[in-house]
Amino acid sequence: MTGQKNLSRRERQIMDIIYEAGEATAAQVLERLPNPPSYSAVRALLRVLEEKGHLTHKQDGPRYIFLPTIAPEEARQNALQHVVKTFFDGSTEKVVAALLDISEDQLSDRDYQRLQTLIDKARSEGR
Amino acid sequence: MTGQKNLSRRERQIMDIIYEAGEATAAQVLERLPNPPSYSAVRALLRVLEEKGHLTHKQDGPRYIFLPTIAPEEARQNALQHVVKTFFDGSTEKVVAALLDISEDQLSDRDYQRLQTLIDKARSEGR
DNA sequence: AAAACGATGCTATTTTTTTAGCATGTTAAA
DNA sequence: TTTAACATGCTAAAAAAATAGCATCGTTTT
Repeated sequence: MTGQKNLSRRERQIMDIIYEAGEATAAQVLERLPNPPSYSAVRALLRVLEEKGHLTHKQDGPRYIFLPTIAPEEARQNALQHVVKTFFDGSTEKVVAALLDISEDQLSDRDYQRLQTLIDKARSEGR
Repeated sequence: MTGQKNLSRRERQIMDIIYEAGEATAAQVLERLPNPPSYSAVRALLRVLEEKGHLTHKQDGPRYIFLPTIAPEEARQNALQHVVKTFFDGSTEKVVAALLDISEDQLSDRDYQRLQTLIDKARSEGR
């Protein structure tokens, strides 16, 4: 119950940046933050996030590279599940419909075939 | 640029509750909040959210019923898009794969057919 | 009609978050 | 080797968020 939704505004912004990038230094986080504060402020937040157990770091020469403590797949599942529950009434089908809307004009025949394959595969695997 | 991600921790929790329920009174929000504060506190937050333009209310006899100012479809798209970008590298395909994982054992043949239909329809509509 | 109930409006206070600054250490260049 | 650049650790202050309390107003029930 480390609670990933008990994050403050800035903490959430930073976690999002690091999730998207996979990993990042304080400087990289700073340059991606909206209404960026000082470098010091960013470092303070990174330290707090590490104390709370959401981030860890590895040393890269003189600097720290921060990365999430939980595996990417887990973070994805959590985030997706939350959206499905909150906005889509728990319905997988509704989400797929919305996804197809989002991707308007961006999906090629090849993409459709891949989706097809995904579904067939899941089906044959008994899911 | 009313900024839906510039919400504080509690504000976000409340918006999630109202998005999921569609609409809610102060009392209903309170009973769904984790670590619930006082009734007063909830009302204060609802007022702030309304001032910021995220919520509106309608009168229901003696009480207020709060609801989001933006349309459900818009809220859905925003939330989904954010997750796709942050956690799935912008890839629709990856999201579908994750969705199929989430729904393990929950999808019937009938569900698969419906997904199939959705995709076929989108495809034929030129998307 | 009066009283009890339940709701809102507003304000003040406490707590958390956010921020910046300074001291210090380390790497790399001059 | 000396210096400059850049990093961290820590602390303190400012700003924002969260909470509770009180006064008030309208409904509904007795």
